[in-house]
Amino acid sequence: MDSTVTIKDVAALAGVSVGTTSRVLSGNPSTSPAARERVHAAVAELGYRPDARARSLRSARSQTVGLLISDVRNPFFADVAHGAEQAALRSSYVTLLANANEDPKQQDTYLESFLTQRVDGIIIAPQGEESAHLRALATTVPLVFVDRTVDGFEVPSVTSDNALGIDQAVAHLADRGHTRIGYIGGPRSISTGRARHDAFVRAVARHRLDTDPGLITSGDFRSASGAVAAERLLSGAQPPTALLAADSPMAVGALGALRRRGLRIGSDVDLVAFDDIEWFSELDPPLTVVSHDAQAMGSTAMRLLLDVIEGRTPESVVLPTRLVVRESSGGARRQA
Amino acid sequence: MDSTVTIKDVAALAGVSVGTTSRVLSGNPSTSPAARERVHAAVAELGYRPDARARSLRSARSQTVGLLISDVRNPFFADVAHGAEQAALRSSYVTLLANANEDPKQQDTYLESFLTQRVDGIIIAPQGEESAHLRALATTVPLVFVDRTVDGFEVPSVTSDNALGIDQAVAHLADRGHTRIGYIGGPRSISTGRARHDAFVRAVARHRLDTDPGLITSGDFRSASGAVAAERLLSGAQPPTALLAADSPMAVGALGALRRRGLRIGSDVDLVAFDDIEWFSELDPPLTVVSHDAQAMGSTAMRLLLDVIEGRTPESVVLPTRLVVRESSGGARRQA
DNA sequence: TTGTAGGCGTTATCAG
DNA sequence: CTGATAACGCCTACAA
Repeated sequence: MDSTVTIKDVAALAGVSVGTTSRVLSGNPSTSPAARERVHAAVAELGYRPDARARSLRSARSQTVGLLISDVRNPFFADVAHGAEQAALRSSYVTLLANANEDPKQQDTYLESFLTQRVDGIIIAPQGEESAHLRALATTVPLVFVDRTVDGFEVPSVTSDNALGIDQAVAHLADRGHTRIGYIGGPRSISTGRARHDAFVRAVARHRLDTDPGLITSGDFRSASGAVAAERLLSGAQPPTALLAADSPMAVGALGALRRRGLRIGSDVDLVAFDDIEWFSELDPPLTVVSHDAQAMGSTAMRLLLDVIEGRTPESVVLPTRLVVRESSGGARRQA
Repeated sequence: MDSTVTIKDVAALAGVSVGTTSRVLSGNPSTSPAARERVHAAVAELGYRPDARARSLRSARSQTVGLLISDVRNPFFADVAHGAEQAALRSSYVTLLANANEDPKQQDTYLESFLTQRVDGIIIAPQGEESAHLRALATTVPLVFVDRTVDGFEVPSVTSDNALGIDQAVAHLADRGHTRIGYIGGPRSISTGRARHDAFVRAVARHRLDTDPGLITSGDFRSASGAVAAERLLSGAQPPTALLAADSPMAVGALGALRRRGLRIGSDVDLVAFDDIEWFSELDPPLTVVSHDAQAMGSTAMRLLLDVIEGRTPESVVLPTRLVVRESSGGARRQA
């Protein structure tokens, strides 16, 4: 039940010194073909696996990066994680994926753990505002923000063009003749929550739509809160004719609320979601979305992080969004 | 940009030896209150964080477990991961989450990496059949299977009662008067694929339903394959009146195929999915599912793994399934 | 090209 | 209760 075959065993079996063995294994050119062959044979025979801990202890590089996302169960972040992980793998880094679960305390727990594991760098979709913890982190280890940012941090980030996305959605709904759009936003403590909210307010004004503050609600980026918010919007005296949800889980919640009220999506009420999720196109009706490429976001973040780790100072990246019109806001509207 | 404050610095500042410092830090009772206080003060002042690598190198325990799931983007596995992770945290273990992406090669890459990181144990939802790699693994490090198993391995596992679940679904559909049920199964190379398939065949026979082999298709547990399979089933000469999908992504694929054919779910064709996903109840119509508790599966697997790590020999666990009837198979059926 | 030896940060042993 | 000191497994000068 234990392997404990060390480099010494390999050296002994190969009949060379540990130094030579180490050199062969790390691809040091100063090795004879004969030595290489014998070492590799010994490695294979013993099933030797170098100890990453010892190696990184000695060489001060762990070839490990931490990825802290806010909610694994949100498909958007699952895609981000997937993209980041694949990119890391290509550069032979191992990704430690941790799930903050939209909880600042768990976020801190895992950051602590990353530090303790001496990861070479961290990608994080930060939870809250300015935290002393995060502040300290930024000066300790290479750091990159993904999807979200925190004000006042000089940290490279990969984000979506939130303003553009919201704009595309509002313009589209305005085109369809809506004047009362209900907005289901995220928390103001999260940068994407703020950016999307502010963009919505501006877009509504620009398109001269109804600025009734009762049309603006907010949730916590999770599905239950989307249902609650939609319910609130729809139960008003003068309900909106279209709903815009600031992320996909809340859109799903809204979906349920609409169905429970017997409202037909795409005719009674239009629905648009920020975030595209694979199965949104399989729904009935398929959902109109502001799409951004989650996997690209993840892989880009990883690229930036590796840049930082290697001493470069990469620029932040803002990824474009794209409006994908589907039937949830594409069919014939029913008369009010 | 580097912390590099070691236990020596702490010891120096506290005015005690590293030995004492180490004892204080690891909660060894043989320490004086005075020493404890000074050490803790020094730790706080220096912002010292023990080096997990060095610690585990010396103590032969990394307090780290590897969790290898087959597809992060499948919400079922995201839930499993979440459950496992939370359980680990409670026992102060760190979880390395890796994503095999339904690809045996990536599975091996990550297993290799786990071994190299000297994790204390591994939870895996295995991909393929008997692999030499896995075989070697089982004798090297504590191992637990989750969701899936591999034949011929004496490894504790946590699985669902697949036969029960399929039975519940088929019985329900038979009750509703269906005689031709189309089955969208998973690959035979995966244990759940086999178990659910075999259970389906048995259940169909037991309920004296149509055993037409053309009613049985299979995909790869991902959504695109579900759409293809549904399409094939529905385009036959005598299409089924109900569809049973062996996992949720494939059910989503089937959903899209049905919509594209203009078939109404729950009246034209009934649809039942194995796996419950939070938002399945928000769909229109809400989906009937064979539900099993993914989070419980994850946390149970972690419990078993920690048992193995601590030298116990836990029994495998089979979790029950539960049929949740919703409108996708709960409304009035349309006459054929 | 190869071997030897010191040290990365910790914990464990063994005297005091 | 505390302080030295020897490992843990590996890499990397330095010498040969």
